[in-house]
Amino acid sequence: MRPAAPASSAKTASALRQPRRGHGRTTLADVARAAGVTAITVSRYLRQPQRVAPGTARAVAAALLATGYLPNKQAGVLASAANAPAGGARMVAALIPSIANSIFAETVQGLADALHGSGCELLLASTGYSAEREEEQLRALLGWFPSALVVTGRQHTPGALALLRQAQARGTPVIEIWDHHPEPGAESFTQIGFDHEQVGRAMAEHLVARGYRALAYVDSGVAEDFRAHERGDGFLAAARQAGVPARRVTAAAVEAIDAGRQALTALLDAAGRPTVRAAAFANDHLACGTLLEARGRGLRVPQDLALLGFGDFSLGRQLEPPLSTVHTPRFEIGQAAARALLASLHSGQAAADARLPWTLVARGSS
Amino acid sequence: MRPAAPASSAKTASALRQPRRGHGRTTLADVARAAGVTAITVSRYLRQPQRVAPGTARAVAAALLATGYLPNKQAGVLASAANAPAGGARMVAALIPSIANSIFAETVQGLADALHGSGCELLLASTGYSAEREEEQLRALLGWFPSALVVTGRQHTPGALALLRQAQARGTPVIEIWDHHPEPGAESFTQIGFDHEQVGRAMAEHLVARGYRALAYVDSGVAEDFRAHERGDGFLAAARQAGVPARRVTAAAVEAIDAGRQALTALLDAAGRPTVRAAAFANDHLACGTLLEARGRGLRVPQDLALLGFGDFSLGRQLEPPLSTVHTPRFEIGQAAARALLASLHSGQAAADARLPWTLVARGSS
DNA sequence: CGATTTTCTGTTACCGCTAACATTAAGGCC
DNA sequence: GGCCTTAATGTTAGCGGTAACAGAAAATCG
Repeated sequence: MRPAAPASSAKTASALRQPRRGHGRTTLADVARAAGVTAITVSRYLRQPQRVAPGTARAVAAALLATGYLPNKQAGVLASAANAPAGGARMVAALIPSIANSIFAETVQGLADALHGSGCELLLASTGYSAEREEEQLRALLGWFPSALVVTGRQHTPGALALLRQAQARGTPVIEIWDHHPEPGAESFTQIGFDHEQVGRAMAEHLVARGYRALAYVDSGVAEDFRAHERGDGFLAAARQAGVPARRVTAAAVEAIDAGRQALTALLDAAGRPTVRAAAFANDHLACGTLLEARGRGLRVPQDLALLGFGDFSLGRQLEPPLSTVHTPRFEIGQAAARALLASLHSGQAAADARLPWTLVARGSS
Repeated sequence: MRPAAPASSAKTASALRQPRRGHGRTTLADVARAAGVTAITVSRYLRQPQRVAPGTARAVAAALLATGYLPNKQAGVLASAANAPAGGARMVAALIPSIANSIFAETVQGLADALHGSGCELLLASTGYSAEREEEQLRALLGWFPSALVVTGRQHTPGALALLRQAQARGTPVIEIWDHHPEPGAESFTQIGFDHEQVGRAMAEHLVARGYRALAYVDSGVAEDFRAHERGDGFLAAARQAGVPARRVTAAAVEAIDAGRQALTALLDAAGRPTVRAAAFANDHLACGTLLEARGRGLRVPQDLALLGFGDFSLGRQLEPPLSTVHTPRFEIGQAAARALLASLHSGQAAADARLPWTLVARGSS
C-alpha cells in the first residue's frame, strides 16, 4: 500500500518507502526460512550437498519440496559470473540461417540432444540468411551472456566478427559450424564441419568420372548461402582442371522444389534439349525439382541429363530414379559442436576443430 | 576505497579481502565514467532517451560507441523483475517434441520470425516426445524466468501441469500450441491450434464420401503423440457413426518413411491383398511410405487402396499419385503464438485462444 | 586436556542493472 | 522576486543468488 502520499508528517520515514517486491516466486530465503537455516546453506545444499550436515540436509530437502523452489538462473549466473570460467555453463546461444530448413533443424536437434543433461539450455536465433540480421541477432544473444556461442559458417560482417572476437576474448567459446576451411595465418574460431570447396570438387570429379563432358552447377539464389557458392567454386575449378567445360547458373532465391523446376529451363536450349550432360546442385530441393520437371517433360535421367544433388533429403531417395547426392553429417555437426563446447567449458581450453566426413552417394540420377 | 578497518596489524584489513571481479566486460558504470555521468543516466538513455538532456545524450552516445557496451540482460531482468509485468518481455521459452520434425521446425520458425524485432529471444528445448523429459525441461526453462512459455499440446504430467499453473499464476503467459480442445469447466491455458479429433472425423468422412467402405487408421507408434491418437479417435468415431467398419493399426515407433512401408503389411492379408479399401495415417511420412511400398508391390492407388495422409509434407506432393493429405497451419501456429503472447505481455491480459484453419487437400491418392 | 584442525553455518559484500525517492537546477507565473 | 512546477541527474537500496571470509562447534591429536 502506498502511503496517502505527500503527507508532510512522516513523509520521509524510510519505513514508508515502498520496497521493491519480487514476483511472489519462492526464493532461496523462503526455503531457508522453512528449513530454519539461512540462504547460503540452501544454496550449498543445492550445489555441494556433501558440504552440509546430514540433518540439515534433510531439513533443507523437505523445505525444498514443500516450497516447490525453482532456482533463478538469472541471479545465479549474475552472482557467479565473476569467477566461473564462462558463467558456469548454463546457456548456449546458437545462430543459424533458418530453423525451418531441415538441414539446420537437424543440426539444432543434435546440439540440443547433446546438450541435454549438461545443464545447458539452448538459446536459438535465426538470421534468415541475412548478414545484417546476423549482427543484430548476435548482439541480442550476447546480451544474455551465453557460456558458448555457435554460429553458422565462417563469413561474417565486420561488426559481427568484432562481436565474436570480443566474446572469445572474454573466454566464451565460439564455434563455427557447417564449415571447415582454416586459413593459414589468420586466426579463426573453432570450426566444425567440412570443406565445401572440396565437396564441390568431388561433385565435379564424380560427374567427370562418369563420362559427362558438359557440366553445370546450379547455385543457390540466396546470396548469403556462402557455402553453396563455395561448392560451386570447387566444382568449376575441378571441371576446369579436368578440361571439361562447366558453367554456373543461379536458381531463384527460394529454397523450394519449384525453384528447381524453374532451374531446369536454364539447362535447356530453345528446343527443350539439355545444353549440358550433367548438372550439380546447391541443394536437393533444386535437384529434386529439376528431376521431377525433367521427367515431366519426357527427358530421361541420367541418359539425357544427369543430376547430382547436395544434402541427401528424404525426398530424393524416393524419386525415380533416386537422386544421387552428397550426404552430410547434419545431425553430427550439432552433436560435435555441443561436445566440443562442453569440453571447452570444462577444460577451459579452446574447443578443437573437427572435420566431419561427408559421402557422395551415387544413386540412379548420375 | 575501503577503510583500513579493524587493522590490528593491517593483516585483517578488508583491503586484503579479495573483491569479486567481473569479466572485464564493460558495464554501465564503465560507460558512465567515460561519459562523465552516473550509471543510472546511461541506463535512462538506453531505455527512455527523451528523459536525458540533449547534451548529456550526446556524451553518453559517444561513450557507448567508444566502449562497445552490451547490456547484460541477466542483470536487467533481475533488477526489473519485481515491477515489469513479466520480466519486461525479454525471453520466450518454447518446448516442442522434436526440433528435427519439420512440422515443429516450421512452427519454431514462425515463432522466431514473429518474435524478431520484439526484443524477445527464444529459448528452445525439446522433449523427444517423452513426458518425463517434458517436466525436466520445463523446470530448466522456468529457471530462466521466461516472460512467456510455449508448450506443445494440452497433455502434461501432473508435475508439468503444476509447473505450468505456477508460472501462469505468477503472470507468465502459458500457451499450448498445436491443439485446440477447450474443456468446459476445466480452466485451461491459452490454446492455439486446431481440434485433432475433428480432423480425424473429417478424414473419415472424406473417405466415406468417396465411397470407401472398409477403413483403417494407421496410428503413430510414438506413444506420446497424443494428437495423432486423438485424430484416430475422431476417425473411428466418425466411421462408426457412418456405419462403416474401421480399425486402428499402429505403426513402428519412428517417424520415417520406412515405418510407413512396414505399415502396409498390416493392411494386407496373407495373399498380399488389401484388407481395407482406404487408410488414413497419423502423418505423411507413414502415408508416403505406404504409398511407395504399395506401388512397389504393384497395388494401384487409389483403386486397390486409397491413402490419406496428414501434415502435407513436400514429399507427398511429388509422388505418383500425389498424396491426399491434411494441410496444417504449421508456420502460422508459431506466428499466432508469438503474436498472442506479445499482446498478452503488452496488455497484461491473458492471451486469447485461436483456432487455426486446416484443410483437407484431396489429391490423387484418395 | 589444551591446542589445532576440520566441519558446518552464518555474515558481508557484491554480480550489473533498475525502481523509488532525493536533490538540484531551470522554467513559469502573478 | 518568491512560490510552485517541471526537467535532469544523483543516491540508495534492492532483484536473487553466490564468493570470500569469519566464527562456533565438533573432531583430532600429542
